[in-house]
Amino acid sequence: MSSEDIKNKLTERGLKVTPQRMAILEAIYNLKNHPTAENIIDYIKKMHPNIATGTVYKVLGALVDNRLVKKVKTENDIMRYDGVMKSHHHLYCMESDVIKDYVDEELDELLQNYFEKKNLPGFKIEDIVLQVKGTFNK
Amino acid sequence: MSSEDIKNKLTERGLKVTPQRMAILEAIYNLKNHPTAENIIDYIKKMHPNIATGTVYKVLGALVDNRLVKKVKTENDIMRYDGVMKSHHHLYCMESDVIKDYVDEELDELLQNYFEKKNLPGFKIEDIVLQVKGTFNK
DNA sequence: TATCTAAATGAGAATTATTCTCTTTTAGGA
DNA sequence: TCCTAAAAGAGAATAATTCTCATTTAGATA
Ligand SMILES: [Mn+2]
Ligand SMILES: [Mn+2]
Ligand SMILES: [Zn+2]
Ligand SMILES: [Zn+2]
Repeated sequence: MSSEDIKNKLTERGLKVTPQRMAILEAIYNLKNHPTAENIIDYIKKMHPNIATGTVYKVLGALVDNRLVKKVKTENDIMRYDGVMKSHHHLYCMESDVIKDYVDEELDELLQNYFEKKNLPGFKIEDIVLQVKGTFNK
Repeated sequence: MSSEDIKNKLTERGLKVTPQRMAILEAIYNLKNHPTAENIIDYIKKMHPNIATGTVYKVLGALVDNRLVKKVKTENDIMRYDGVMKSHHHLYCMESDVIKDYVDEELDELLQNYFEKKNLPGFKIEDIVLQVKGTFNK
């Protein structure tokens, strides 16, 4: 993803283009694997040593609100972020803190068909994310 | 679930039976809907006003370690707990903080069959939990 | 291009969920 | 009943995140 692409993403959503926002989006795309705010801050500080922690959190909030980034649910109180916006699933490693993306359109279709028939009374489904818990074999 | 049942659960896992542990497990079973530590503390304080916050967190940790309780993943940094130990799924309401259990053995079988054929190379699956995001219609 | 201003950032304090430390109490086996 | 390792209580400490407010800046406008 080029600088120009990142800039366009911000503009499309009506967000002002600032060096901080550019750097944070770029960090998320480059770091991959669902970085924490701290991961992002460490990464950015190399090129952009004066960024304020509060700014990173505020920008992350704005990016989430504007659907440029997603929060990833975890089992502790450290939030993680995801730059992959198309609906996809996650493999959670129980032995490390690795969360790997899992894209499977065949599965998505299977699930969609399943829930079209069996519609849950009283609940309107927007999105389904599988948390696949296990271990990566070494 | 009777007091005696709760006591037995603790004993089976080799945990000492204390009033605090009894109260915390009972709170989780009675509150349902995936309470936070704070929900549990508020509930317990009615009958047990002197319980220490740190004790509640320590007990919750022990219950999780001993598989009497599960953590529930959420999108913010407040942990929630689940007394339903059999594998099941969750409906996340996007408009409130309600997380409802979703039990569906037909679906579980479907998923199990699916992943028996398509085994993910390099990953050993232990458990699959669907996060179904949507809204409860009013 | 220069000006203007609402919005964004920086710095650091505040908040808050959770963990830690240390003393006292207690469950449960001997 | 005694004994002791484990658990609980009190409160301080930690750490992720949020807040406040002074300063800067993006980008619309003239
Ligand atoms: Mn927090
Ligand atoms: Mn925290
Ligand atoms: Zn992802
Ligand atoms: Zn549940």
